[in-house]
Amino acid sequence: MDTKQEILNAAEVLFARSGYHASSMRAITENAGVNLALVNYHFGSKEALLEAVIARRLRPLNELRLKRLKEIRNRSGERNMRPDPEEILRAYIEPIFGSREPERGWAYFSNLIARAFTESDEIVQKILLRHMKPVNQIMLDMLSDALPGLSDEEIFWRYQFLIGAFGRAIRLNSSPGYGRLKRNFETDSETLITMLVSFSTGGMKTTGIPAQR
Amino acid sequence: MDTKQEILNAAEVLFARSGYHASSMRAITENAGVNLALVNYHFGSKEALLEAVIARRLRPLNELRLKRLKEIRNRSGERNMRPDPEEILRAYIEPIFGSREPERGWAYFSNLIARAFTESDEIVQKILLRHMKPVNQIMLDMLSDALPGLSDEEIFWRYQFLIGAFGRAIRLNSSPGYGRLKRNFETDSETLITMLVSFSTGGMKTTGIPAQR
DNA sequence: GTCTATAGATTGATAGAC
DNA sequence: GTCTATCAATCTATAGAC
Repeated sequence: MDTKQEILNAAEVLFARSGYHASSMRAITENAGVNLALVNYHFGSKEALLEAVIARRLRPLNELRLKRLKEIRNRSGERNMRPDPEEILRAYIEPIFGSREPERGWAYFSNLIARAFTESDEIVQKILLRHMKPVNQIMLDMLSDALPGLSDEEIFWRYQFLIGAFGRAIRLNSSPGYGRLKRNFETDSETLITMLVSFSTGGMKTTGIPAQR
Repeated sequence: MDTKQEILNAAEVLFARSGYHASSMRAITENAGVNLALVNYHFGSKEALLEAVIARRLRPLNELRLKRLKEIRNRSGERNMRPDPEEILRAYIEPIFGSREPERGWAYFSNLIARAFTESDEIVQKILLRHMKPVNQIMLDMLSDALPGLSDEEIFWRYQFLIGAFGRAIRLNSSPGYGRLKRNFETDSETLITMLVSFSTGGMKTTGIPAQR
């Protein structure tokens, strides 16, 4: 009972820090303080363990994000207005940075999530993308609604740009390995989210698409 | 003589597609059509091979980027004006998307570069960062010059956001593995660069930093 | 320079005792 | 549920013949 959680915790840390392939089951079980064979007993395989690590946190997280996005959509619908891009972006990204009560594992997990979009490892990419897709789709649709006058192609690419910015922000914020890059800025999550939303909103609202298309 | 290049080409493709750890020397040499032992004969080790793959293309690429950045700085200096953020961003990113004469390997290599900033694999990160640092530093300084009134902390984070957007754009543009995400947009590199620069400029120039700092 | 053969280490997974 | 012991596969790297 406790063993499963210990394995999940240790795997979360190592996957986030060193990646899926570089984290051996021996390293995971050693850090968890349990026997090597117990991973296969409890989860079946290393890949299934990764799936469990992701699902454990991503399920409740995505429920919250979906709830907030739908609230925005309903509210703007009632008033017959377009949704505010900044609100959409905040609802999408804020929950990822962690809950109000900062849990020990969140920093590691948010780092792991940031891989969802950048990681080229096929296994990690496949599993993470499967869990992220519903939220991403709704957010993309809402952005399209919030920013009239942009072609689907432009909406799509601007969405990708901000996903890239989001991912990088999460990584830098949560990964100790990136410490060298962070200089001495001790930016707290609140401020970082605000800057990120501000930057992204500025990019999304840009009208200066040159005419060369 | 030819063997070294064949190994470099094959390694470039596999590293970009599947990552460093997931690409075994057996797979690399098989794709290159050469004997397994020749990697160590010509390069010394797998890590040295990665270094060679990166250095081969990044050296001339960074020379070009530095040249363009310094031109912008000199030009604005002569006229006693601040450099244009959009020009800076374009000089930084455009060369990465490939030369005028599209070489076969560029698509793969640009994908590999995109890992420089997102990859958590320590080996890849270390080597790529070492090659990127000089250009990044100059670009960061120039952005700081071009955008007065922003604190160092804000400049730093906006810079990080656009690095994330850049990386994602490169990955999506060059990686066949991301094909599922790209829908049916056949966006050419010229258009993509324009959209990316436009988005990033909009984000960098944003003034709407709330007062809660 | 290129090859075969193999060393030596590490990997994910499992059989079987307790 | 947890353990030891081990299998079979894979990995990087190297020794030595040609």
